[in-house]
Amino acid sequence: MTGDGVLSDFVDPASDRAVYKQIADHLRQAIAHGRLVPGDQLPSETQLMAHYQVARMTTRHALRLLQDEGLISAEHGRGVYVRSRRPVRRLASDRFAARHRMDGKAAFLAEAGQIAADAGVDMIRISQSPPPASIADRLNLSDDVPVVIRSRRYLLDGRPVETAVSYIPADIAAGTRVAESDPGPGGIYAWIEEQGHRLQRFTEEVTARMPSPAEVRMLALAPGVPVFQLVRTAYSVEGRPVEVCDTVMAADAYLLSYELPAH
Amino acid sequence: MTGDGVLSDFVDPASDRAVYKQIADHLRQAIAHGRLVPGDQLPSETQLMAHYQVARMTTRHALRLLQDEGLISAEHGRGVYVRSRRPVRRLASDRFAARHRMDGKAAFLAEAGQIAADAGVDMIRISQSPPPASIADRLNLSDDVPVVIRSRRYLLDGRPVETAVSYIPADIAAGTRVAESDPGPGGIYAWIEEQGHRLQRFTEEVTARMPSPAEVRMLALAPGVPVFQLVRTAYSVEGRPVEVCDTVMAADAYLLSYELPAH
DNA sequence: GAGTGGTCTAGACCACCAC
DNA sequence: TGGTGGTCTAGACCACTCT
Repeated sequence: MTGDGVLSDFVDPASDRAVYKQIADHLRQAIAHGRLVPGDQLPSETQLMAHYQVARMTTRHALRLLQDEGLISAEHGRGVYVRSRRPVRRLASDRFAARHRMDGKAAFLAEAGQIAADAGVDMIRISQSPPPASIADRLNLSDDVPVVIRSRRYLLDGRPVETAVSYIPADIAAGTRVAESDPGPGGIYAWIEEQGHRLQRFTEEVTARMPSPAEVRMLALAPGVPVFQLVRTAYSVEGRPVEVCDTVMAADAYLLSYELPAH
Repeated sequence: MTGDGVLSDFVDPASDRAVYKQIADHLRQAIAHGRLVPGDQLPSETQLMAHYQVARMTTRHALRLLQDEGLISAEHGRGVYVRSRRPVRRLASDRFAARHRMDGKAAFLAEAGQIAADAGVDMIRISQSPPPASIADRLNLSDDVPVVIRSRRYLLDGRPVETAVSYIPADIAAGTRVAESDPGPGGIYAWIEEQGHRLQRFTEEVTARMPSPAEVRMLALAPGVPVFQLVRTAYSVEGRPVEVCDTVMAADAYLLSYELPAH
């Protein structure tokens, strides 16, 4: 339904609060109170203009505000809709535990199989060149030493949700499978261990920010959706960093879950 | 400096790409390439109008785009400036390790002391009422059982960076100090342990999203800055959840760091 | 074709800041 | 006082979607 009793109030043009903010407040409350639920269509700009007796730019300004908050999404030619908070993909901190490498699946596919029918990888690209300085730091390498770079994109139910770029020192990648699209059962980590490098631990550094235009394209992000940037470093039992993985994830698709000891 | 050689290019009104997006692209590149560095003032709207021969709303639209990406911030009456990516506060996953509870400081203050001269807490409020359903779930309680609720806000160098709300079952809070502003040396966890509840582990669930208007106020957030929401549950050695802490953090001020075993 | 959102113009007045 | 960004108007034309 498109706003029957949704727009009960009117705005006060004399108020200190800008008119477009008042309109946004009304709509935000309608969503918060459940008068508008995910999937519902909001009143059209024309209807909002008529109801609030304002110019079109004022209604657009209000809608833009809600879009930036991630509450609604505008669809050209169709209307403006309340965003559905899609079920998130839960990333548990034990997802790289060795037991998950045993069953022949890479971490993403193993987890994804539990919640989505269709999970996949595309845009796999493999190259060899010196890494960015921040990555070289983490690998304890000088940034003029070439490393193997594997980048790819992960899909869930056909929707892109994550891009990942792995950096692997050349001597560790010296086998063969890294140059292939499919590193084989168990993913990169299983493959690295098969080469005789026992993994001991990972560190993950998590930040959140708004996406660049390129990331918006790659992840098909709606306005108002931030991204997680997660940089994971894998260490061998000798304490040597053997891989750095730089991933960018659509934040509306993920919940990161960590387990911390108290001792 | 306000844009000497910054605006070398012109826009193509016949292009498929909207004019305001082209202007945003130019400015974004100027920032990416270091022609504009954090703190620099962008050309004013008037200058942009003259340079690109467009209406004011078009320049504003372009600037709004960059603001939503978190790249710039507009200051009323002063100008538009490139945002400085402030040094982040690093949250290590061992910040709740027992050794940190021994030295008489709560986790936030203990960590903050290492990177900031001035760290503090304000807006402390303590009440007792039934928790939200999602919290009751995590505490294994029915949501009509009252719990002790401690909410507060953390400041770094005078700037608010985090709000936190702790929910503690009434029988565990049955001591005295929880009702006071200061839970005492070591913070809430030290206090809970002094009551005889040994802590074993924590779980942290991390999501990221755009802030609500209330959160924008509480954290003095600039446009284009997302928030982390981190819900931490503390478990005693008996496996009982003894506290849930729901925190919202300015994402531009934090880097979350976790350590994961590979076994 | 009718209705929707997307872009853009050319003005206006206001609030804030620095000089 | 002059320049800055913030709000708002009243139009215009376009692109997309659905029927």
